Amino acid sequence: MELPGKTVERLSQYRRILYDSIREGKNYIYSHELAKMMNLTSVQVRRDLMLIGYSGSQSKGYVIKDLVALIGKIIDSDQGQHIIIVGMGNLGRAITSYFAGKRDKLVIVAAFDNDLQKTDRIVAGIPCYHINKLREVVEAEKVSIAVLTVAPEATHDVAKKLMEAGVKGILNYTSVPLTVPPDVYLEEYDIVTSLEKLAYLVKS
Amino acid sequence: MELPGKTVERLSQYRRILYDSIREGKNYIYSHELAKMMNLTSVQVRRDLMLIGYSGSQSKGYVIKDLVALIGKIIDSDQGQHIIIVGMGNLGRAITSYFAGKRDKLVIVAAFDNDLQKTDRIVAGIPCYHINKLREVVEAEKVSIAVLTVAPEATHDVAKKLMEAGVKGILNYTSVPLTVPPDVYLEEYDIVTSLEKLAYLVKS
DNA sequence: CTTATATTGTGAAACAAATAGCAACACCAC
DNA sequence: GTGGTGTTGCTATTTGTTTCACAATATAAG
Ligand SMILES: NC(=O)c1ccc[n+]([C@@H]2O[C@H](COP(=O)([O-])OP(=O)(O)OC[C@H]3O[C@@H](n4cnc5c(N)ncnc54)[C@H](O)[C@@H]3O)[C@@H](O)[C@H]2O)c1
Ligand SMILES: NC(=O)c1ccc[n+]([C@@H]2O[C@H](COP(=O)([O-])OP(=O)(O)OC[C@H]3O[C@@H](n4cnc5c(N)ncnc54)[C@H](O)[C@@H]3O)[C@@H](O)[C@H]2O)c1
Repeated sequence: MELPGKTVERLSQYRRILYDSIREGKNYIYSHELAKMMNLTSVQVRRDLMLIGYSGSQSKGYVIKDLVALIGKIIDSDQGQHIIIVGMGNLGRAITSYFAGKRDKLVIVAAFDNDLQKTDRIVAGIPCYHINKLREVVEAEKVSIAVLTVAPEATHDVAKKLMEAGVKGILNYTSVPLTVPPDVYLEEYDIVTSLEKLAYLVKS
Repeated sequence: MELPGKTVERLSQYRRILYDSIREGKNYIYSHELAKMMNLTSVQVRRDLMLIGYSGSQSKGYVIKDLVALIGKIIDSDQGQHIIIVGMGNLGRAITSYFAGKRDKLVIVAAFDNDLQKTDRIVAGIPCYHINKLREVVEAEKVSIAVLTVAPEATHDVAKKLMEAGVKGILNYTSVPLTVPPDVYLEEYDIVTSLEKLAYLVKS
């Protein structure tokens, strides 16, 4: 099954919101309720759920627990996936402390830097190694995903090392665009671009 | 002129890359060169430039300085725009220290928090006020854009205050989806969603 | 001058995503 | 049970974006 990228993103967010609903004691939810919480239309919610083959009851809506379980089946790997943070500066540390313990199936197992002040210590609760131990740790810990938060000038070099070490997904937060071969997945996000887009919109 | 959102985002990135090229002493650039640096196709670059009405020379390509100036005319306001950071936690501080002095036309003028440890001091180079001074400062400094990095449970409440104070663009980094009226522009980004999307892609 | 080559600019086709429209169904009030 | 209401599930349509294909043009080499 080949899901549209946007649908996968929304599934991740549905799940987070559904966890909150479970915590509030809800068992069922209607498409329009979920839509409202996510600021989209009920049609879109239903279409996403149709794509993953989930059916609700016409009177009670969707069974939250079942839906959460199905989304988990689609997004999570059975054994979970291991993540590393590469570049333990301000942003790397913020992400690490935020993410720690948030998800069962996605675990930050290590961080890397080339600044000796930061290496061979626990930083933000995670062991931080020197970048030249990258390959070793990636192989030992079976790391599949890396978050790239190094200084911009190191981006290409470090990305190359990541791919050589066998990382299959890169989340690039540096301001430098990356190119990856087809067997590696890349997501990029740049805060300056978002701000400039807002500036353009607000201006008009 | 109504530009596609994706085009606006790329224009912001073209400009950043073009600044680097100017620094390296280049005066002209071809669509395929720019495309390669941004990891997209030359057709797409040309299409974007066509949309903003910029023409290059068939032999030398595009005049970098002119192109940068035109992108500036489209994205920037003449007087510039003022930005605030709301929620001076790990992420808010990382963004502030990163952004400081990066752009002429987009200036972070203040930060806000409700933690008395952080307020009425300079944090990461920016004055940090108590959240109850929000309206006052927004009006005095003519703030048009806010970056929202407060704790998740405060999101709706603070967003409401921002809009009441007259902010027209919100960049929401909390994990809580927001709804805004049509005269306010909203961009949202969530790191957990990106990681889960990567997890989905890598898994398959 | 003529030809080969490299480039830009753009209409049209293809693709991706969001939205509309509606049939089918379950439930409730009476 | 019958009619009204609110819901899901699905197909068709619309909208937005990217890619294809190629005409037009400038330059350089022969
Ligand atoms: N902080 C933000 O809000 C923000 C926003 C957008 C983009 N970025 C980008 O994210 C990246 C990190 O930003 P930051 O604010 O954390 O910067 P930072 O300077 O605080 O952190 C960069 C870290 O990378 C490490 N590093 C440098 N070269 C390295 C190498 N070769 N190998 C391993 N580690 C190396 C440095 O030692 C440092 O710890 C930058 O590329 C920046 O452009 C940051
Ligand atoms: N750090 C990350 O990488 C990351 C990633 C994704 C999302 N987020 C989201 O970004 C937000 C901030 O993350 P963080 O890691 O910086 O958390 P943090 O706890 O370090 O910072 C939150 C800040 O908001 C302030 N705050 C709380 N309530 C407030 C209120 N009513 N008014 C003003 N200020 C208030 C707190 O005093 C604190 O300084 C959170 O919503 C989090 O979910 C963070």
